Amino acid sequence: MSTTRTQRPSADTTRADIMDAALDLFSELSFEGASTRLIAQRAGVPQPLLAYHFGSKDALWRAAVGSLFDRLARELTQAAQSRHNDDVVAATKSSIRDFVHFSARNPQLHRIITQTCKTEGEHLEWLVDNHIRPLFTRAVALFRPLMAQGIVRNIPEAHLYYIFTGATATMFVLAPECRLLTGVDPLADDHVALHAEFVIDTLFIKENS
Amino acid sequence: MSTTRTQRPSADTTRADIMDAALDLFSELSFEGASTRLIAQRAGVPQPLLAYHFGSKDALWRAAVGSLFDRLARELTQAAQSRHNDDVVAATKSSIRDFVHFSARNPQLHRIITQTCKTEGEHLEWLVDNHIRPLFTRAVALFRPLMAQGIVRNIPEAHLYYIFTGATATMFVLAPECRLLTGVDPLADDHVALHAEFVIDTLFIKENS
DNA sequence: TCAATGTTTTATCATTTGATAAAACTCACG
DNA sequence: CGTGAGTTTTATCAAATGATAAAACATTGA
Repeated sequence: MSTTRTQRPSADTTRADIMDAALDLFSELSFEGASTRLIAQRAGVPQPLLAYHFGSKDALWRAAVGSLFDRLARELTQAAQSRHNDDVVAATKSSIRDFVHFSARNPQLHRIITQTCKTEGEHLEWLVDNHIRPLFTRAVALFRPLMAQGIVRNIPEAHLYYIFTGATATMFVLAPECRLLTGVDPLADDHVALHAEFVIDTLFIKENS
Repeated sequence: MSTTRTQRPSADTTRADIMDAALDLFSELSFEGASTRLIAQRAGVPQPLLAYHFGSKDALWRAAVGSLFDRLARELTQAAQSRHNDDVVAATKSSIRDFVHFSARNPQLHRIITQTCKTEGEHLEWLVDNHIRPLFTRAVALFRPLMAQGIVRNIPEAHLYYIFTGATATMFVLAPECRLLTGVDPLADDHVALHAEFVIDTLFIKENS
């Protein structure tokens, strides 16, 4: 409607479709395994359109991954703000639940983290500098006060971060394995909610009983 | 020495070198990302030798991955047998330490699990049927008696398995990220030992204090 | 309506991929 | 010796990959 963006009737819709397809395929097949032709096919566009919109496969990866991390940061912040008057313990538990739920509904996130961060290289450095370090800082800030009060287990930052994220995400990352192995679909709503409580149980020191 | 295997002066050494190189590269770059030429180069052999010894890239993957899981099963069993007269709680904690240490010294294991088991396909089915299900059964058998006694947190099998393995392995799988993010090298002996105790703390219900 | 801009499509390139064929080599055994 | 099975090396193939050039197609604004 406004004069500044009268053009582009469907161009950024196309961009979004391509990024969605790219996220799915990058996260499942890894960067090298997801060919630009396959991504294009899933997005329903011809292959050279990816280069037109993003310049290169590498730039597409950064755009798609960046948008996912941005969405995570945005949703966590919004949810936390919407209950800033709860007490600290309840607010922390709610934030953990938010993270668990986002991890379940977007298993691409931790799949891409794992695939990228297990190998040194430019992708790793870009991801850590631009997206993972803020997440780490946020997680540490979330737990530190409760650790000081003896409510959460007192564990060094690095260990706590990986125990927390590993305990949270692994079941969702390996959802196909979990179905085959246990018959349980970990992405079903009830299992996600249960999993969040188990993660909380695991990190918080039990008071009663 | 014996007449049956007088031949093969270095053939199975070559096979072992190739499998070692393949494990490193498959685990870091994923199946598609690790080219047969790169694997051959790291093993110090020409590329067609892989096909000669293993038939195909797929068969090489199965051989290499299978040997790693076999080694895991063997080492866990041996270590457990060597202390079968400990009490149950101490023996369980020792088995957890064994698993944590193996995961740290062989990060390829969980890197390959993650890379394989996040996507449906023949590799997933082969891995679950041949190697992961026995591991799962073993883990469940390890924890079940202590859960019944109220010593370990009472959590459904599937959730417990992924909280345990995720909490254990993630820091080692993402070792390059961890170094960049925290400055800590999680594969250093002291951090591995610490991590094992934190995982145990996390799963066992605290008694004293 | 027409030109111009932004977008989509078609055709094609050089490189890399996993695999195969065939030649060269090694070495235990007769 | 020297022959023959087992192993390594060299040369090469068809298919797939990421990228580019250029043509075709809209849609907007004059």
